[in-house]
Amino acid sequence: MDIDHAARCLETLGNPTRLEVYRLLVRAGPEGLAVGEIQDHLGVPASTLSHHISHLVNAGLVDRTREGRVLRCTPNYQRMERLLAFLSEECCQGVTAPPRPLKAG
Amino acid sequence: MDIDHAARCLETLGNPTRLEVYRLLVRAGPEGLAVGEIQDHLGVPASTLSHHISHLVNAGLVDRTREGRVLRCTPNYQRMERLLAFLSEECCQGVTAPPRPLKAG
DNA sequence: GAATTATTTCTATATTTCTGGAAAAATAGT
DNA sequence: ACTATTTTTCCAGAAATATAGAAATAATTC
Repeated sequence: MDIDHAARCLETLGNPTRLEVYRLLVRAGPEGLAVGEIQDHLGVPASTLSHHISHLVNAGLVDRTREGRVLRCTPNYQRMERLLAFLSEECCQGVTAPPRPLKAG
Repeated sequence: MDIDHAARCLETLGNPTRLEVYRLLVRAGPEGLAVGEIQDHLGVPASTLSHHISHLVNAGLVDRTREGRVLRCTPNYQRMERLLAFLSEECCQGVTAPPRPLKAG
């Protein structure tokens, strides 16, 4: 994951509604939730919710598959793990990779 | 860290310029960097950069202290760690951060 | 205390994002 | 084909964000 993709994921999760959607999906377990179920939980109008979900899908953080009339959403754990790995490696005190000395001389 | 504060931190880091600033500060080491040094590295106009840094400071992700004429910026690791803890605990599968194999290197 | 340096704040504009109603699309059942 | 259900797409207005020049503020030096 490069810095631009990380920024895109962070920006996506930076919206309170979207972060709640994502957390809800994680809590829902492996089967995830249908869009309508998310709507029932959060009480957001359908079109607004759809936009937010699309945003999450575009960032790769959520997968959305059709099951009959219903669209089921599941969190993409791998993407989230890679995002956390990026932040740990690049944006934390030398946990793993020691930070390259910058402008050293 | 509650979900709203997490969203605020994520939104702050979701801007490419701000994420670069933050990463730059982490890489710079414990002393951090002066605003002017960040400007030299990123080539962003002063007022624009100032706004972004203020945003990071307001979110608690960066500390900014005056040293004479210079304002020195340092990353707030604790805040970042708490953000990562929130994401691991609330937005990941039961497991927290998976042990990264570091590419067998 | 004027000049210099470093940075912020003011101000304005451009752009993006958010929001949600209405219409459309996809699916299923009758 | 018609109807109901589910969700998206279209559209538009409102709100927020990004950008950056100019003026102002803070600290140092001469």
